[in-house]
Amino acid sequence: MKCKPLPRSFYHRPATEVARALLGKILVHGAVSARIVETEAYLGLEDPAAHAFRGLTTRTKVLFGPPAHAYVYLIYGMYECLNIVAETEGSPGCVLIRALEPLTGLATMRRRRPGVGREEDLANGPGKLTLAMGITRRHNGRDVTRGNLYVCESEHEEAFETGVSARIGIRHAADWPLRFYIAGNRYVSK
DNA sequence: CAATAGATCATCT
DNA sequence: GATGATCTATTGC
Repeated sequence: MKCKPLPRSFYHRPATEVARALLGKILVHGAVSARIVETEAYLGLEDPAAHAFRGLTTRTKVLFGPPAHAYVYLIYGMYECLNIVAETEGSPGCVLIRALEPLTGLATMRRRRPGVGREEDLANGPGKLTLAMGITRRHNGRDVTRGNLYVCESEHEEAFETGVSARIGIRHAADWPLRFYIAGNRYVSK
């Protein structure tokens, strides 16, 4: 993939905007890349569902840092979720990447996801995409504007309609419309 | 098909 | 000591 990472300024705005803007962009890790088709915004101090809601801790310190950094954490003792920090230092908004459409490195993804048959099941969920992309807690705090893990603009971005819904799998603020996805895309999670 | 159980651990109370 | 921004396999209709 020959594309330049999105600049830090891209992430330097409200998490909700960044979540929408990330749809259709390309997530790259080494030789593996995939199109972002589903995201969720987490607002920070005003959002009871956000990790940062309870303040700055060892775990959430990346969220309180500058934008364009990866926040990767372990959930349910077993799966890892990838977020990208948005907004500005001290304002812990972030965007959870929920589903991807695989583009390059398909063989690598399949090796990391043994037993998966259909291509759309490789990365159509937060825990699945980190496995497929080879993203782990080692990447927590990584700068996403440089290095081998980054997001870039698609060369020929296709037009799409943005769907909006409530976020998935949370208890608090469960009805806030902060989940965004590419309408009709096969790779969006269920 | 829909519903449910089990896996498994870092973080927080 | 309980919980969680999940996934998969299995059971039940």
